[in-house]
Amino acid sequence: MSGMRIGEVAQASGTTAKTLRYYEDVGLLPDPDRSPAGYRDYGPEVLDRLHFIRRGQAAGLTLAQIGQVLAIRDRGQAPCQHVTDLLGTRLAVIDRQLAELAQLRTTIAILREHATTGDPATCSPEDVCRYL
Amino acid sequence: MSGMRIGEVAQASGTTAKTLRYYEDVGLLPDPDRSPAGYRDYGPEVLDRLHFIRRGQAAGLTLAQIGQVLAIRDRGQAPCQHVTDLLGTRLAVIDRQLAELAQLRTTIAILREHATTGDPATCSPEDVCRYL
DNA sequence: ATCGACCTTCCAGTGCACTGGAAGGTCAAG
DNA sequence: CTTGACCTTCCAGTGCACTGGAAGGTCGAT
Repeated sequence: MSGMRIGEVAQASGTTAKTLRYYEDVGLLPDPDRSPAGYRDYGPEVLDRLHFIRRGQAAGLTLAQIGQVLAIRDRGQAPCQHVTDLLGTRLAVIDRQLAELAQLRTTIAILREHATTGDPATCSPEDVCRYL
Repeated sequence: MSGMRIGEVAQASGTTAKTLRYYEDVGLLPDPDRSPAGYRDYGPEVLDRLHFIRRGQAAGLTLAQIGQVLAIRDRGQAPCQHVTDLLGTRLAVIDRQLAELAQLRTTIAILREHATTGDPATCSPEDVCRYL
């Protein structure tokens, strides 16, 4: 019983055939079975795996990090601790980015406020807009 | 009166001379004065600019985005309305990024919470560590 | 005078996550 | 039996933000 061809997997998972071959190259996907003609023949479990990869990416993990988690799982161990650590690190990074972005927002809002409240008449080329 | 050499700026700003030349190449830093021998001679304002760049990066902006904002800042002769529009656009983008980042943070926090509170005994490899 | 630390330019490479395209094989439909 | 969609491999390129290294110039100290 043959499974899915690469195009079907691509469509079902929302990626491309190119990407699937790439994932295989870099070890995120196991080498699939092949049809007699050499076509990749995927079992349904690949969709779970791709979903896992997508969730990891959505969480901002790199493919290398996702690969680590998958490798732990493939060795028959539960990667919970590893996942917890990775997510904790990501949280810290995101918190820092949030703080920086908020500060940047404030800075730009102030600049814009100045540009807005400046009397257009006094907004001479060399002057008012200068203090952006 | 000579200012800072590239190495001093690098040290003071926490980057490298390579990076400063790169920023100059891509237009984030203006061409600095040169000593008679051709050495870059930076005024103190470059540190402000580099700080701005670093903050923008920490907030997850690309150098291209940071460059846009800096270009607005540099265009003292730009009409106020134009400046306001551009800053408003950038504010909207930042607000969107802020919202996305906050959403991501929530998602990851929940994922991590699940991974943390999960009973390791029930976290079997077959589950693909369902937390992610 | 020469040493070593610094500077210059220019070109090339890195890592990530793909993406494009050539050259060719396979397969069901008309 | 040809057409066209799909598949294969392999090599090369993209965009971002640097980073490395060669080849050579400059400068202060010994």
